[in-house]
This record gives sequence, C-alpha cells and structure tokens, in this order.
Amino acid sequence: MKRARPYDREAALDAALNLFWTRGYHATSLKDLEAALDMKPGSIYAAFSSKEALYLAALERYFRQNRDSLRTIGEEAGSPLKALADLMRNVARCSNDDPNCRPCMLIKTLVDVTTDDDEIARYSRQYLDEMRGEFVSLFELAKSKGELPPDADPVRLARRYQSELSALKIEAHCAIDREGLFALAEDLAQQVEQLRVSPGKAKKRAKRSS
Amino acid sequence: MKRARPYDREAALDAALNLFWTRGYHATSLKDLEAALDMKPGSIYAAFSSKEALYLAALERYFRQNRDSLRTIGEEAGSPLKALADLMRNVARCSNDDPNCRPCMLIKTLVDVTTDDDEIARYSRQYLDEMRGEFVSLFELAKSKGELPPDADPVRLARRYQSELSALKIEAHCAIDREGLFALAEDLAQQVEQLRVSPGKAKKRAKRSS
DNA sequence: AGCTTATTTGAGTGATCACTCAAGTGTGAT
DNA sequence: ATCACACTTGAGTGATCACTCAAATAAGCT
Repeated sequence: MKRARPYDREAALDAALNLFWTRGYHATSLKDLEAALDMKPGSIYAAFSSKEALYLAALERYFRQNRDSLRTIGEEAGSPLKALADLMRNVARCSNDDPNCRPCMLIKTLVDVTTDDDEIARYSRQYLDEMRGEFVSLFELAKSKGELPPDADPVRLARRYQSELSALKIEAHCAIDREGLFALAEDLAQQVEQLRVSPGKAKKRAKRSS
Repeated sequence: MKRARPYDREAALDAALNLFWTRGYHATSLKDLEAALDMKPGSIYAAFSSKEALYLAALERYFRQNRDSLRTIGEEAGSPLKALADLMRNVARCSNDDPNCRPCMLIKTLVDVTTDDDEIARYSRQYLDEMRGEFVSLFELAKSKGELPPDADPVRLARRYQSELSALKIEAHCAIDREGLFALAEDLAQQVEQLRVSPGKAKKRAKRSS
C-alpha cells in the first residue's frame, strides 16, 4: 500500500487534545484516535508509545498553551485585574464549540480519571498548581501596579479566582440558560474588579512610592 | 449451582451509585458492577435492563438523596443562610473518602459523558436544575426570615451558590493542600454570610411586617 | 541505480466489553 | 408432594478494546 507522508507531531497532538478534551480518556478509543490523527495504529504507537503517553503529551500541550496565553495577557494588559475579569466574561460570551465553553482540560481530567490512572492524575494536579502560580503572578502584578490594596493576598486571590473560573467553564459546559450564565459571569467578574482600590487612591499611592 | 437470595434493589443501587461516582460511566465495566452489586450479569440485566439504565437509576437515587438532605436542612435550620454557609465549610472538613470530597455526581456526569450519552446528560441537567430550585427555596426562606435584604434575588444567589459549592467539591477532589481548601471554603462561606442584613435590622423589619 | 534505514501500514493478537439465554434452583400455590 | 413460575446463574456471544509486528514503501546516502 502507498505509504502516507510523515505525520506532523504538532498537528497530531492538537487533534488528540481536541478529541480527549471532547470525549475524555476512557471513552476515546484507538479507532477514534486513528480517525482524528489520520494515522494507523502502528504509527500512533511508534510515535507516542501508548494511549496514556499520548494523553499525557496532549495534556502538556494544553497546559503550555494555556500558560503561554495567560502570560501574554499579563504582558499586554494595562490592567491585570481587568484582564482577569474579562477572562470570566469571555466564558459567558463564547459559543458552544469554543474551547472556553468546555471545562478546563485539567479539571476534566481529574474528574474523569480513576485510581488506575495515577500518572495522569499526578500530572494534571501538577499543571493545575503551575496554572495557579501563573494566576498568583497576575495578582502580584496587579498589586505592584497599585490595583490592589497592600494587604491583598495574591495567593488566596489566585486560588479563589482559579476555582471560580473553572466553575464558570463547567457551568458553560452544562448549558445552563445563557442569561443565567451571563449573570453568573458578570457577578464573578465584578467581584474581581471590586478587589481594586479606587483609582484616585491608586494614583496617590503610586506617586508616593516613586 | 446454589441460587443467591434475591437482590435488594436499594442496596444494589447504593453500590452502583458509589461505583459510578468513583469511576465514572465509561470506566466502570460490568465486571466491576458484578463485584460491587454481588449480582451476576443475568440478574443485573433482568433487574436493570442495561448499564445505561442502571446508571440513570443511580443518578436519580443520588438526586433524591441530595434533594431530601437539603430539604431536611431547610426545615431544621434556624438560619438558612448559616446552613448554606456551613454546607461549604463541611466540604473543607471532610476526609478523603467522604462523599463531600467528591465532585457533585451530576456535575461529574456532565463533565464525563460524551455526545453518545445524550439521555444521561439530559437527566443530569434536569436534576441540576431541580437542585438549583431547591437552593432558590432556601434563599427565599432566608429572605422571608429577614436574613436577606428585600431586594435580594434568590434566583441569582442560588445559581451563584450552586456553582461555588460545586467548585469547592471539585477543589476538594483535586486535593489542593488542606490549608488552601479551608481558606477557600471559609472565603465562600463568609461571602454567603455577608449577604445577610444585620440582625438588629432584621428584627425591626420582622416586627413591622407582623 | 542500489542499498540501508526510517516510517507507515493494517491484519491480527489476546483480552475485555456489554449483554444473552438455556439451565438450575427457590418459592408459593394447589 | 408436585408443579408452575420467578429468579439467578455463568458460559458464551459478537463486538470492540489497546496494542503488535511482518511487510511494504519512502527517503537519504553512496
């Protein structure tokens, strides 16, 4: 038979990620993966060793993309706090096939996997911890910019924020009514924005420190 | 072979619920169910028709138990608001094999199932809606007792509360550090309690309306 | 052009899946 | 005691699972 051209690892991982994110680890079969990656079993196993290894590679890819995206937001945002609030609003605005309408892949993995999937669970937790660290950095940045009171605790705020963002994505996935989702997202976004000290006070404090 | 004594439907459903809740729909095999229910395939199928039908029966049992438990809380609580806050604190206090440390079964189901599992998803959403209705009733009760301002919106508060309770249970399952979980639970519980109007104002308002 | 190596294929492996059904056994009625 | 019916069993069904490997083909080197 005519041999296919060599596979594109990045494209294969994207396809695998999308499939696992949609169907979960246990409900995704090799048959599904063959179709999505356009590779035959021999090739899949040559390239990725096992279904589990492929899942872990996809998970890492998800984590890196999310972390990088968050860092870009952090670098580009005039107001980190507003950026964080807007991330929540974006969840409510998304359409059904938007990744924002899906639960966080790391959370989905932890809810989905069983005690037989220790390695997968361990990596998911580790990536969740690292994502929390990224949120901490964003809250620290907000604090350093005078957007938060000096006694604000970025670690606590980040933990709360990550939990609530995650909940919001799950609500989006569970397809509660659109209006309800908007209301919930707005509540949570405003809660983030209400953390700030008022702009006048922030400017005065900034002037004093320079 | 010697025939087993007839199965106990309630006990079977409890065992099935526990197993599906632990392992999820797709990762639970008939072999697992045989062991957990102490029934052979022929009996399982005679009693429950299919794996999916058994899952749906277990889901309904979960929903009924949760709803009844919430209603009991509503009936017995002097302060519905405090009861709601304490539900959150209980999540942080639980040990690892406590059902409170597991994600809500309805949420887990919706995160876990695929597009091939429409019926399961539909029932889960319906039960989630009904649970939300129960939370609405509790917030309405709190309002009628003067625990909430007259302009408080029980529908919005219930939606927010359900989402956050759900998130908290997922955090408990994901095994973030215990201290972090306590802090998060306390944050959320206090947020609920901060909804109240002050007791003095509540008493005055109660006197005026009688 | 020929050869070696790398990569892909896809039929096939052994195991497991959800589910079936003929046979065996317990129960209740007569 | 006998019989009919209800209920359980567990070997077996057809399908699918994750994964393998001998064979075929493309690519690169000489």
